[in-house]
Amino acid sequence: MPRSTPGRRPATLASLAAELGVSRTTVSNAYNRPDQLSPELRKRVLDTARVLGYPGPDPVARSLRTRKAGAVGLLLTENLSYAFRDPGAIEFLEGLALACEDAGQGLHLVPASPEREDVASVHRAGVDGFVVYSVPEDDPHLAAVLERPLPTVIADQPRAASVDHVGIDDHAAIQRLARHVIELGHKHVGVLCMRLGRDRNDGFVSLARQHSARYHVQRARLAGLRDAFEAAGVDWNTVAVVERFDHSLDDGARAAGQLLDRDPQVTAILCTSDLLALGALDEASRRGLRVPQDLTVTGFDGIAEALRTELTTVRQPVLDKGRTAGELLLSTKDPGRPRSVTLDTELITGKTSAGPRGYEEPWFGP
Amino acid sequence: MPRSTPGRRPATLASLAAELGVSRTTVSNAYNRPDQLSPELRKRVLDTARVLGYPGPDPVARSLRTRKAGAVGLLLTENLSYAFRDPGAIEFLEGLALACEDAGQGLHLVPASPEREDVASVHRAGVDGFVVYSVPEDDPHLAAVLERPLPTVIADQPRAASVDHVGIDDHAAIQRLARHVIELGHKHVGVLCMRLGRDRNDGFVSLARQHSARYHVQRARLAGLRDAFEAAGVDWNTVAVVERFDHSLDDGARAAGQLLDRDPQVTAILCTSDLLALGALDEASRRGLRVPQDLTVTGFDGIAEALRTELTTVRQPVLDKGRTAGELLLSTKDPGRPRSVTLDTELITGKTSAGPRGYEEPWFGP
DNA sequence: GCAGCAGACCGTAACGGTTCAGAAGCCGTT
DNA sequence: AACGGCTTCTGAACCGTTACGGTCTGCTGC
Repeated sequence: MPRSTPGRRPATLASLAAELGVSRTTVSNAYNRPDQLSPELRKRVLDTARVLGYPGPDPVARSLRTRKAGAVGLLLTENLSYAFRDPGAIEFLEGLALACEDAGQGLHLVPASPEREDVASVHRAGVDGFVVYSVPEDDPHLAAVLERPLPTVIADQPRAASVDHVGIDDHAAIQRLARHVIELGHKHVGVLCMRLGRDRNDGFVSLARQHSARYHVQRARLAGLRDAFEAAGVDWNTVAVVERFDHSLDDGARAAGQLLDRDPQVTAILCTSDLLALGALDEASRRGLRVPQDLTVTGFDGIAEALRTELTTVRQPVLDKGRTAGELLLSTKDPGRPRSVTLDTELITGKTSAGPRGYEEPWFGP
Repeated sequence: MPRSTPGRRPATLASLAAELGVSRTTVSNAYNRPDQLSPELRKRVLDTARVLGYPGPDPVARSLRTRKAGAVGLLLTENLSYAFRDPGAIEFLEGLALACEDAGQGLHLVPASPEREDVASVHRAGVDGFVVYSVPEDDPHLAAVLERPLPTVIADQPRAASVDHVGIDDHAAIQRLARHVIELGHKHVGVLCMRLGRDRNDGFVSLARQHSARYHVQRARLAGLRDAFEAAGVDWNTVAVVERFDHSLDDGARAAGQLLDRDPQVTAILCTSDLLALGALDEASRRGLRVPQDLTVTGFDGIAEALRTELTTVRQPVLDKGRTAGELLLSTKDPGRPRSVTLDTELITGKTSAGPRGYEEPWFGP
């Protein structure tokens, strides 16, 4: 570990050049363009560098000059560590990391806790572009990202004009799921959804709040459910929607409990995420409700745990989404018109959905 | 989104200063030291910046001057996306992310796939320090990190002199677990371990390979097992050790199968990770072996899934490890003697360990 | 004997900021 | 009138590198 000689200023390209009696250009070339100088001189440069403890060109100075940071910024606007709690976020991260890796780019996670609205971290990030994942439309960090003159890709939400976008058709996907539930015969249902705004509201959601939700994805999914059920003759005003700020199994369970307490006759609980649905399953079993005989539960996302549980849900290609976001960003050349990629989803009919009590198909045993 | 006026060069601090007829210093102060200029002038600066589309001081140029990048580098030396597959790695990342967030620092994931030995990504990373997580001792990326004149913290492995370190006492921890298994009466055991070097070797491991393992953690755990069993009169030469390059449930299952095929009489399988142990459980059930009656299985790490399964294992505070690594790094001031933090572990006696067939404690029913 | 050319190396000008030691102006004090 | 102190703003140095457009040397070919 040849750290620079203590007591002396650390070596720079210039000091190394001076020591060698060559120009800075030559030293630079020794590192970056071996073909631009003779092998002998190059070896002499590199050897002397070792002796002097010169660690090679400073990355920051190089970035300034070349206008390339070699890294992609990721904005999540949650406690940064949230990214590592949520299965969907992890998979997205993985996809994005794959894309970055392929391109030899680093992935710079920007600290952006929702509490202290410290936008400085966005300003301070030395990156070549941003990926924004699932932030509310009125997020100040998002605004800060958009102010920077860098290519940006937004995943999921919010849909902003003039910025590249990758996501799914949430409205259509959940509508398909809703129709499946409707066809099973369910008329009296309840809904569990994720946070609709930056303010905490753990409880029932008014129609107004549904409409003014700051998260496009949640808004679209609720609207999809509403459209499907109203088309089936269900008055959406009568459908209880319970919101949870935090996204965890326990919160799903608690939300389901809240719903079942107020509206015990529901025969199906539709959740806008798998995690909430898995929590609802826990709560159901705690109450002695059999799924799907006594209660139908559906999710959204298709996380591994949900597929293992055979939850009825919508699978979306989260990994692809992350990778596509990265590829989109890294392939940005000229600022043409913003691109938008919509990925496919798949309805997964698992074992947590069936007709409501009294509506079962007749049983013709062997 | 006031991007800079097209057709003109993007605004800089200098051009903004010229436009305003003030010095660059003043513009800089407007952003960084509001108390250094009159509120009116500051407002004028900021307003004009908005009009001109000046996005604020360039982060890279600032970093060059201040010699602070505002980010911590993380070296994993796996496909970058590996970090998001392994539960332990995720938890470590979460802890590290928490520490970074508290300090307002970004987290820069360095792409370092083991295949292409492209050390450039390490040289190119504009960061204030590195955290190195679980890489082999002979990794070229590690060497590249150590060559950079930056504070560095190594987590788990390798133990390198002169660099800060955080980890656990793997040797002692697994020894305690081994003694638990020994006390249950097991004499005929097998071992599953993770990769021992950068070369793939999916199969049985020679003693020589055990000794020359390039992963300190695995080497220490194997040594701990060896010492415990030899102390109990078991000849370590007779103990089959199966290695797996990839770290997944399936690989654990396959490794267990390989072990059971060759050595069907083993009464216990000790694994150096929970993931391998969980895989072994799968394989046992596939073979109709009841755990723990027919087979004892133990793990190491204490990941959530293992605790849920009530696996007998060693719990280590992975999240704390990540956080400690970050705190250590970010608190580095002067390069005193290298610090080393050893975290506590806990033996968890789950439901996957019991005495071997014929050695059960006598049963005195109620 | 000289034009032409390739290879090897170099000088200068950015890149976009921050910082520090003052200067200018203004006010109140002695 | 001289002085000190305060606020506000400035000039110049510096951070470490790479891009650009050269120059210089020596050799080939005729």
